Amino acid sequence: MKKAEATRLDILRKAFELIYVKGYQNTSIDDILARTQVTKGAFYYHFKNKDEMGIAIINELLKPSLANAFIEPFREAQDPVEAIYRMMHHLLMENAFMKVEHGCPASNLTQEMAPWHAGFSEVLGELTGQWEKVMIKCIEQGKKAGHIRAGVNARQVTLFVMSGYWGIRNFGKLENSKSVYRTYLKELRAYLLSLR
Amino acid sequence: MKKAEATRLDILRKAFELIYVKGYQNTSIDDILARTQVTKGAFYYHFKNKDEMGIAIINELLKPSLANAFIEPFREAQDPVEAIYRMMHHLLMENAFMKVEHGCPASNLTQEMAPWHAGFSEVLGELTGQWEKVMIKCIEQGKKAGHIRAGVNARQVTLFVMSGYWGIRNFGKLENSKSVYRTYLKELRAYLLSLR
DNA sequence: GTAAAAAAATACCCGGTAGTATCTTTTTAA
DNA sequence: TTAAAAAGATACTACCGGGTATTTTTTTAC
Repeated sequence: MKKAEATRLDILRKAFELIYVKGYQNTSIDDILARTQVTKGAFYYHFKNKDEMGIAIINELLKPSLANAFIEPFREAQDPVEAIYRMMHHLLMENAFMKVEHGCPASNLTQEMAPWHAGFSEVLGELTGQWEKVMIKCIEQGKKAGHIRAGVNARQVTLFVMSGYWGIRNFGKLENSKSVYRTYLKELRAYLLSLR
Repeated sequence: MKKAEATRLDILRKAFELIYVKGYQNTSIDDILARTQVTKGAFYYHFKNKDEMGIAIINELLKPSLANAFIEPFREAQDPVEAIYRMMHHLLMENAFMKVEHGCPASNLTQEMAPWHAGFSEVLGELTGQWEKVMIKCIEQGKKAGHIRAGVNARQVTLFVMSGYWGIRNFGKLENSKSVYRTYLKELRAYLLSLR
């Protein structure tokens, strides 16, 4: 039971790449088969149907690798201003996983699937939920440590920052250039400093 | 040449409603025919194909009505802080045109079409372009009038605000509740005041 | 080494969807 | 009033996409 696991993973990975670029609905099973050199029989041996594969991609690929990018930066962070800025900078400018022209895979999927597939929304909601939680915690600690004003509302700030991220990803896609990211980051910095 | 115009408009309007709720790709021509009580012959008399209809919807329905919501608030506005906040409040809380659970039609379409249809991106880009322009202008005037600090960068602020809007629309869809809008608006207010 | 189970290959089906071809009705302009 | 053009109706086609049924090959356990 080793080769089987390998092909399964291969399907997930290559399917993810296609979906990231073309969108979920616009990626056909046949596309995936062509890309993976796997036959239909093999595909349906590993997955009950397309949606099951989609959920597997989120759970087994997206969650782990994004959890790393979204959540890790807050481990042992002291100053929320720095932590949030660094995380965002990393997400937008350094993360090799995501390309400007294709946006953020989590955001893409949420947007695409939310209206008509509860299962997807649920798993994706967990992802943003985690992100929100760890960021709020960081801000609260920052308040206690005096890095930012006591009057700051952690949940509000978190939602505000998260919204900005999703939005700027959209602009990146539209303009297909990182220059909007740079502009955004400058103002994010100014905003975060206003929390001091 | 009167009735014809009416059916054309009827198709555009009803198709828009369907697309707003179900997404573009997930709305079939047959869906539109069922809804409008128009036959295929009539449909293809008015539109060369589905995409041409899509573009027409953006140009003839979306642009005018959104231009109104996005741009009108800035006419004869003095204080950018108030103008931006009011516009956002109106967009999120009062605008009857848009429903929380379905997000912002312009944002939805951009997200859905950007990866694979340049034509759509282009027209949608014009919309955001207009928005950006008028908002920048308002901020610049506000700086001169002393409503906000001279050090504020108008383009940065505009992009920051626009991103927030697109992002919070996404959250609204996910949570299907206006409460996130309220939270967002509170922090937006705080942010805008920091520009003074 | 062999039988049983796992993994993969092949061929097919069925429903949905965009688009066409052709015919019929309705408007319009003279 | 009537001929021509506009608008609309009907019946198809061709294709694509997800999914199934069945057979063949490969692994695994004994």
